[in-house]
Amino acid sequence: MDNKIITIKEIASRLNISPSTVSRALHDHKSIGLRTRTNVQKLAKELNYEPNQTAIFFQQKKTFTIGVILPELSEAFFSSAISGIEDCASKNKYTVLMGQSHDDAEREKQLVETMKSHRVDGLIVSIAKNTTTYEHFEALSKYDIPVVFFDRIPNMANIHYVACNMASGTTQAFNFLRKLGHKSIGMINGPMNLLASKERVEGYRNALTKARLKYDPSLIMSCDLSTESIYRVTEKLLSLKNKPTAIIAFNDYVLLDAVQAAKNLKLKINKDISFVSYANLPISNYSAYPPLASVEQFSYQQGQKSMEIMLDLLSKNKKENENHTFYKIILEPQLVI
Amino acid sequence: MDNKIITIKEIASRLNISPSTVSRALHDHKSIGLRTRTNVQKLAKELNYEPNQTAIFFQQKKTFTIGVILPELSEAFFSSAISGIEDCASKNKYTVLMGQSHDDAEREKQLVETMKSHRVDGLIVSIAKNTTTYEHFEALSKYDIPVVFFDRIPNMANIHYVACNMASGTTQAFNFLRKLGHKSIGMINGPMNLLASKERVEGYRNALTKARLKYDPSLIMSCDLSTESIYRVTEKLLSLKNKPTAIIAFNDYVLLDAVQAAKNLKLKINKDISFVSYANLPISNYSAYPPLASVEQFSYQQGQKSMEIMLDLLSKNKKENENHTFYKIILEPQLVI
DNA sequence: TGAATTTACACAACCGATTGCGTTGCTTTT
DNA sequence: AAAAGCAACGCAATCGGTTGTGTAAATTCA
Repeated sequence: MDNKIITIKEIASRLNISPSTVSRALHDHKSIGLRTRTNVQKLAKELNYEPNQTAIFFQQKKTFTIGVILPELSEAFFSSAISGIEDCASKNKYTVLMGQSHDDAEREKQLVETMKSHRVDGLIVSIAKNTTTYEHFEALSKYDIPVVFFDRIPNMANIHYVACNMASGTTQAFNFLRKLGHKSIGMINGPMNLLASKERVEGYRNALTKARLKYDPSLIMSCDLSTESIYRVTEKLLSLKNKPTAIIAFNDYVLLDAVQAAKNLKLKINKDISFVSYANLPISNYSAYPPLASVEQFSYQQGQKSMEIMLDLLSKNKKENENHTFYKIILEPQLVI
Repeated sequence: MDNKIITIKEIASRLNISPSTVSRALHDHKSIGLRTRTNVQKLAKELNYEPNQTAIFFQQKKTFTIGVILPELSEAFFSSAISGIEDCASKNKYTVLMGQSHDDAEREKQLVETMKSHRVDGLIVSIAKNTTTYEHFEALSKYDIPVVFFDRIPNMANIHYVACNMASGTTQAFNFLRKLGHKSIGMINGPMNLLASKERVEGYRNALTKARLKYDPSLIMSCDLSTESIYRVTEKLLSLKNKPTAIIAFNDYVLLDAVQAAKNLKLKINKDISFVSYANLPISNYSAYPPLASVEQFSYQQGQKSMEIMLDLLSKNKKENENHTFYKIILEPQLVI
């Protein structure tokens, strides 16, 4: 058994030439004669030579590895996004090093450290719910590690990011419901410290303005995404004087609980009360009371796009990246009925 | 700005000592005097020194990276499993390099190559549906890269693996239905080239034997997991002479389609026909017609356990691993009602 | 006090590949 | 025929750490 791992030196000594010649021969360097070149390549195949990537990583200061940090892999949105990232990465000979923050800012910080010490070439991040300081990300620029954010965008200047235009998606949802004849439309929103929540309100109000309708603030209620909170908010909405006949739910998880809450109130779904949601779940079509329509957020594409931006950033040299142009990609969501 | 990256040499020259001393001082080596040791450590903190892991990886031939290859990240089962893997890995200072085979054997092979060239310390794999040759895995032993399989286990001797005992789970499901009074119990099984399908049949027959019942082969039907195929099989089952009053579905995805097919036949769910399934989806409880019971497969735990085995393998040296003892961990599934 | 031991550090090789530069020997030019 | 050019390859440094061995000074022992 040729159990020994084959190195360039081994090939060199077998052919009585120098390692540098072997290296160049394997790279088809022009300064190497055809004879020795083919000899080297032939022997390399025979011995099943594989370059030691760790040595190359070290020498070239490049690992062809992209770090990905996101809150929860088991959430469909994120697993789909990382799927897009990985597909795009592997097509370009990059690999993905991944970590979950579990929505914990401290853990996120640690992960950034780990990724940095692993010398990833770049980082793609969807930040934790409670991340409020961003030094750990800023520090990366010192190491020339580009960062691309997606979906969960921090409140920082001069960053690259990919996100979905929730305002526009909400406007679409609102108009859709209006066309169906709904006059009073409620919204179960998420925590207001999320950009996505703010955008939803913005889209809601934009739609109102365009339709020259008055804004009733009591129709928009925030929840913390917990089941109890969703129940409470739903019941509150459905006991308003200006009772909504349709509700826009923050996402599909929220939708499921809201529907349940409505059913508890003896309301008939899609008759007394209709729902529209944002597509986080691939299987919401299977559920008992699917939403009338769903705002598709294209998680896979968001991941893919983030990776494409990353590749572009990596293909440029330092100076080009320092001219302070930043990618801000806004995907247009689509209302799926 | 101290933009320069701090190396051991830098620290050494600033203190007028040799790099080796710095290295040892940072590692609290006893042969270094207390004075210089504290000096070094203090300066290292000040300069914010961080060891270059790629250099260390190279030198130590260890990367603290585990490769994970699985079919589809967006399938809940796998995203949950990798979540378990990652959590366990990060607790032990390992990172996860991941890739999806998309159920393509060729791609899986490539991924193994990539992982190998990245010099992962170990590999955790759930194989693609159509993987039939295993040379790419066998080749890894030459490089002393341990492999642990989970859920989708190849038909190889002498491997480490973690899986769920589907036979036992099926027996549990069967007995549960029998106790409810069901006499004729059908099963929508998966493709028979999967071990998991075979085990389900085994569990089904075991239950029959114990109950001293006769085996009616027409009650077990395989499908290829496509929607059409599921519809076809369901309709066939429900038009049998010995018509089942309960059906065990291969998994929750299959269940959803089977329920739909039954409804199309104007059957009342949970009255004319009942279902039991295997838990792949966290949200099946939300669906319109949840199964009466579900065989929980503990995907997260399977991932976690795989990683634990990996850690154990890595903690041993070569010779210890060569004594040909192999982990075969069978998790007992649990019927959740 | 001289010898033996210990302390505290420096030197240098090494991991495996890449690359600038130098060195042969041969061919071409004028 | 001497100068210049070029083809083909070797030397040695380098990336940033780690580690075996060597060695001076300080300490202990007899």
